[in-house]
Amino acid sequence: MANNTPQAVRGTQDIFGADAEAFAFVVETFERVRKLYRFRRAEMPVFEKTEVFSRPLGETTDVVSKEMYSFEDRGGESLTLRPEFTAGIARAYLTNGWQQHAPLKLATHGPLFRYERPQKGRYRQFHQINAEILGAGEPQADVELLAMADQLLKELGIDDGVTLQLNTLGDPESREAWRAALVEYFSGHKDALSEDSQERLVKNPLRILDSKDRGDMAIVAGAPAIDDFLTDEARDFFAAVTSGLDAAGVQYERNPRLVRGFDYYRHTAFEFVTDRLGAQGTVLGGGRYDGLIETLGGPHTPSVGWAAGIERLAMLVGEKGESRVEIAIAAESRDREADAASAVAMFRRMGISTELFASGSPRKRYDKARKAEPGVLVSMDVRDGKDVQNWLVTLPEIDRQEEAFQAFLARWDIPDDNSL
RNA sequence: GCGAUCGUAGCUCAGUUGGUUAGAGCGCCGGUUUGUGGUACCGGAGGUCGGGGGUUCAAGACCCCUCGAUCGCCCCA
Repeated sequence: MANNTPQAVRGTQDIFGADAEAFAFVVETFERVRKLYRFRRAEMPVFEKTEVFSRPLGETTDVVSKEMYSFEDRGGESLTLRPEFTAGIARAYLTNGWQQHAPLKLATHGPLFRYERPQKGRYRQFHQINAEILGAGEPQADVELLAMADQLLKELGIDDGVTLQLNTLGDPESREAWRAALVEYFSGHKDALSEDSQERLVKNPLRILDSKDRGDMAIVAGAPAIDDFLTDEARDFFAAVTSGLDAAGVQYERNPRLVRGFDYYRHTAFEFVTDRLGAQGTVLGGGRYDGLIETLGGPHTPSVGWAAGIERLAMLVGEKGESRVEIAIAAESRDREADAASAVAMFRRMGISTELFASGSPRKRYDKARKAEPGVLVSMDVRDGKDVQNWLVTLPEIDRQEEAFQAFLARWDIPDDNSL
């Protein structure tokens, strides 16, 4: 049957029914909250010149060479399907002169692409909601962004079991000093480290801190903490962020081992995590990326942002049923199909959601309509050569029930003993 | 890129230590009850058992390869 049908590409998904409703609920809630915080909408292209994404990443070979969906267009130019929002936003900020709007609060959402092996909560085409504040160097920006994320999760009803983990990576001096201390420390324990972490020691030493290897975790417990390497300025910045969160009533947990892999990150780093999503515990993550825009040839532009996977949020949101049909109309006789269609059109024009049941065996249409669990079930039939209709209200009653009933009565008779 | 588990009708699954024309429930389609009715009855469509090769008198069941799915590792912007 399906042996001649092309299959969907690995890691892509078709979302439908309850899952699609949960997905839409996440997006709608995000849109509402983003307006509350006065973030402006922006839409960026789904693909960019490859360097938009590769330049900020520097020489992180794995990510650039293995994780990006890159291809050449007909002109021989290397293009890449966006693996994240931030770089594209930064590019748009520069090429459109959005500096004039700084500090600029932007929100967007849509599909992203990463060439990964799919697993729970990870897809090759996935979707994120995203919020950024560009051109804002004050800790207050971090606080506002986090407060927004916090409120979003609450309004999604998933704050229970999700905790905000917060850390600072300091300014470049702090970060470099910490990094050097970590390399020294881990080098001293090199033989005890897992194979993976021995590689990380060379490629990305900070990442040893979130190793999943039990042996590594024991060593990590004794590793130097960032706090001992913060400059006064970096310490003050972080203190301003935490006191701002306290003032805003945002709960958080300090995680001194939370890190970011790329050099453009500065100061605040955060993740909202849960243990309910298998290996993918991060529900929403972000941080301050003061160094990013310079890598794209722009002026120093301190900025903060976060992103969250819509699929992951949707999994936590739980079942979201499709909305109830307000009116279902069953044409129980073929001779009443035109009437039923006309009634359906009338209700829909009134702004009432209506479904028509006029296909298949006429005898079974009533049962089908009944199974749709409508607020009002209208039957249209022919008995003893006469047109007959019935109006059945189920509980809870729909809004504007009486109005709909009167509109129907104006065109079709309903005997007293059959009405309501 | 690596590993584990899995792959039978649209969906959820059953198919004994390999043995004759591959099943059920739900759904779908048609019909019956001349019916105010969601739950009853009858019938029907739909599967080359993911694909290819092999072992065997015989394979949905065993072996190999391949494709796909799920979960995990690596990576995580």
